[in-house]
Amino acid sequence: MKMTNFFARTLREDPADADVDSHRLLVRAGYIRKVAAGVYSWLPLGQRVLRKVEQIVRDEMDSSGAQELTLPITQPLELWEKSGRDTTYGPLMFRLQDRKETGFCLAPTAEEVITWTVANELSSYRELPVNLYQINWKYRDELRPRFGLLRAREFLMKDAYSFHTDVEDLRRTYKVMYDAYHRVFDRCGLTFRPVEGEAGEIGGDVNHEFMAVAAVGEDDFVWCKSCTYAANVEVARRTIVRAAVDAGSGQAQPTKVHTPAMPGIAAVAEHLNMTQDVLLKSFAFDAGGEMGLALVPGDREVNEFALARAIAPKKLRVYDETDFAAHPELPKGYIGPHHSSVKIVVADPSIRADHGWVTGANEIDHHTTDMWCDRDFSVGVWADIATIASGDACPECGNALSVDRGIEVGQVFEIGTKYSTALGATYVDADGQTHPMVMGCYGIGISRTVAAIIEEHHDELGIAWPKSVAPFDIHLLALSGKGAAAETVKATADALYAELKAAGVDVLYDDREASPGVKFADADLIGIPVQLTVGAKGLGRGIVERKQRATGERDEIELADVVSTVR
RNA sequence: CGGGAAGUGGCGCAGUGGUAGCGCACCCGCUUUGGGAGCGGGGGGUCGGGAGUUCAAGUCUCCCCUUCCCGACCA
Repeated sequence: MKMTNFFARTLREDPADADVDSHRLLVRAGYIRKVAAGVYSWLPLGQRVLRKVEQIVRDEMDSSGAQELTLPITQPLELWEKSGRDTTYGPLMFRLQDRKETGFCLAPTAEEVITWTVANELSSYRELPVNLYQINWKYRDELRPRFGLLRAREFLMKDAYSFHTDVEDLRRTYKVMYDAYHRVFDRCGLTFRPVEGEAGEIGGDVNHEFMAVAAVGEDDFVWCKSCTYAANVEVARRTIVRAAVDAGSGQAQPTKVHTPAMPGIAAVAEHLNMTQDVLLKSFAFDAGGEMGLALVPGDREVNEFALARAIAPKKLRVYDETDFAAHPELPKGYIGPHHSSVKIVVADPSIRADHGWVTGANEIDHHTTDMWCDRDFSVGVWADIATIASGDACPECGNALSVDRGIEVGQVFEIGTKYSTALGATYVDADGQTHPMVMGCYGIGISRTVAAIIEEHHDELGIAWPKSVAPFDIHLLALSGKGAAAETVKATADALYAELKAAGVDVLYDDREASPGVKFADADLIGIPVQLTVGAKGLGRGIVERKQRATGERDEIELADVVSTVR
């Protein structure tokens, strides 16, 4: 492709509304343009990268036995009413009506449609398992789209759905998909970790999230430096190393101390000259109408996902200002676990420790020291509800855990029978009995992956694509100028371009009448892996210069050997 | 939805009540050509929208819309 004909314009300055590197560079280098918040046009450069990633995914899906199809983006709300997700997804769905006022939505995902489709086509155990996928646009009206392609409202997703007679069979496909995902993200050049994840709105039990390691990621995950344990912080566990000691009567008795205007952990710890981890944080919540307290050490936060699981099926609602106003007997900032109104006490196992705790005294401006678990307050539910910190002990091997940030680029779920039951996807077994199909689902954010790749592969000059996903293989720069050699340089570059194309090499040819500096800067910004420079300087010696974008490494190639060398 | 910031030419910005500007980009000419060239000329803007105040509004007031950042929420 000649740049004089190519629909692409680079920007000399960073766009004002792009903060993260991937967004900034995609716009500056001419890959995408914003049309609305979280909605983008993919210009030809971007389209090429999108197709590359898409093709890697398609390749791995096909070779894993999945079959591609295309499901509608416009979906009848009726199907969503059957699964109950029209209400649970709520305003996250873009909704519309046809002229007869029938309700539709733009697909945020496709469990309902695929399950309905399979229900109508298959009915025997002989026809299972089956694994179907599509690569199609998804729509979610996020409260806050941000970070360019990383959280868009319109995004390209590969979604696969498998149907089985039983969980054992599902597990086999799950593993096949899990392995395929490793290959996909390896081929995309990403540093990633599969971690245990929360099921979210899709439902189901077992699931893994594939996290591309990146500082701008929106998810924290923990991973063990010594073994394979890795999990989203929402579901992460740890081993408590502190030994429990029975308080008995030999330990100091609770003592009320005056802590004026110190509702915070930090201030109290400083006032009493203690470390924050010996203070007890009492976190008030409502569990289906009953007042509850969650207890974690003062240097930790409450993992609300874990707390919600611990009190299930009761519904968790964290206390807000309205609740505290309605319960004046609960002095915010001075709450202790021995409060008479509290019906449910959930504590992290680390609370059963070898020391007494400093807790709120349930009285404004007062705390109590030497509060021993089981002696001075009791716990109803033990659960891992404290957030994990770097250095905590791995639940599998006991060695140190690390907490990092990641971009969730893929997820694999075991769904079970939620949708097959709701939408009538059943099969008849060998004995003539009817059962709901057991389902799995597997997603990859294609457009998000494009952004994640840039987050990992860029420098101060621009993007540095891995070869596998680059929009072109070679960026050919002709530095013809208007000197004595101008005609020769131009003719040589033209000929080289034609030869490379004929040899099947995807070339972006900078044939513009621009100064060398402009061409070099644009080439580095756009980020094609190999730059070939044809100039009077090198041509005088019969060579073409080659630069590897990612490493900056340069070498020279004899003009006659260019095609055979770079092919 | 709470908190903060911002909407002026394609992009980045200046402009506190009185003739809409600058840099880049774009077009023409000449010069230049190995890391974002120089000079000269030129085109392009309902100043986010609507109401209002005023002799006069990009600028002041009110309402609305949009965008970005933090939070809540979420693949």
